[in-house]
Amino acid sequence: MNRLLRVYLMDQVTIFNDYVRRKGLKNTSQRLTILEAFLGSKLHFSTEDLYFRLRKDHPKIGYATVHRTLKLFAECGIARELDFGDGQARFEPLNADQHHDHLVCTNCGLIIEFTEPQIEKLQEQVAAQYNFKIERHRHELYGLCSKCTKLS
Amino acid sequence: MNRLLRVYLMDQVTIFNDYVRRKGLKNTSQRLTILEAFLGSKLHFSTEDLYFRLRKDHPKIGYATVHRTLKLFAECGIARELDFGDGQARFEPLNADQHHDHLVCTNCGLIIEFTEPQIEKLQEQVAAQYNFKIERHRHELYGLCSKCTKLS
DNA sequence: GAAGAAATTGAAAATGACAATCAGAAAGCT
DNA sequence: AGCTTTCTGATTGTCATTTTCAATTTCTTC
Repeated sequence: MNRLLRVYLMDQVTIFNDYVRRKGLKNTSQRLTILEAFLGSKLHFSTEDLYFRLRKDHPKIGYATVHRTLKLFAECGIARELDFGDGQARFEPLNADQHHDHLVCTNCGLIIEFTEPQIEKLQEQVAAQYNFKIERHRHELYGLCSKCTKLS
Repeated sequence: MNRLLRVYLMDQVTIFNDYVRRKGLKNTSQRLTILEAFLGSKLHFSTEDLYFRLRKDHPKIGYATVHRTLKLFAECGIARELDFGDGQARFEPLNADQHHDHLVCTNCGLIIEFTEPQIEKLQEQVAAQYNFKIERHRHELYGLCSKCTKLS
């Protein structure tokens, strides 16, 4: 693990620990296990994905606990909950300084991340017009990826 | 009803009728009733909303029929299906020439529509970078409306 | 380090939106 | 009108998610 990654991970862990302390919650071995697996995850996984991945090494951890813990991560800001309209909630590790949105291929399920600061800026302008205070947003482009465009 | 509105409604009805004919479906009194109620709707209603509204004058129309018919409207392009993450699908009448996205107040539920051609354009540019072909998109800004900002 | 209060866990059951089923009714072609 | 196909609506099924609750674990306080 390189230094940058270590710092990045420490941040997430610290945020979580602070949140747990502040809310009077408890630090359990399950939460630590799930946190580690979460931080080591590919992006855009569902509760089920993580649950089955954990089952290999930690067969005692229940689905409900994984689910509750992911919700907790979202609450304390280290996870973002995604919904690509396929009836399954997805999550991704989140760090404050880089925001991105998604392109979703409706044929093969490929997910591409994109960043476009100008769009973010225009969003803010739109919100300002209505005296609206943005807390979060969702911006997803659905369609065909380059591979699937060729095939069809 | 003014002339413009009449023309607009006629368009929606015509699109639906053409779709029904093309697909070998049938024109039933229930579908007509639901279509009328749909076109006369405020925006962003759920299946349940429309079902209960219809029940007053048409107590025989079942929930499943309302649900299937709204899906049909979405299929033929006169409705857009929305999902604001509250676990209920919503619908709005749609006409081809004006696209809009939404601001959603997480406190009072207020929904504001907005149009920002520049964002649409930037979206297209992003997609082009990845040789991605956009079929549809979802862009929602969640936060506090001006009223709720003052109260909190 | 033990005791007690409070939170957590995990299996199971509940919930809730949506989708599927199916027998009877209606539509629309000939 | 007769016949085939689709539609309707009450009910049931499905599936992700949420809740329940008794047993367990954590963490503070002595």
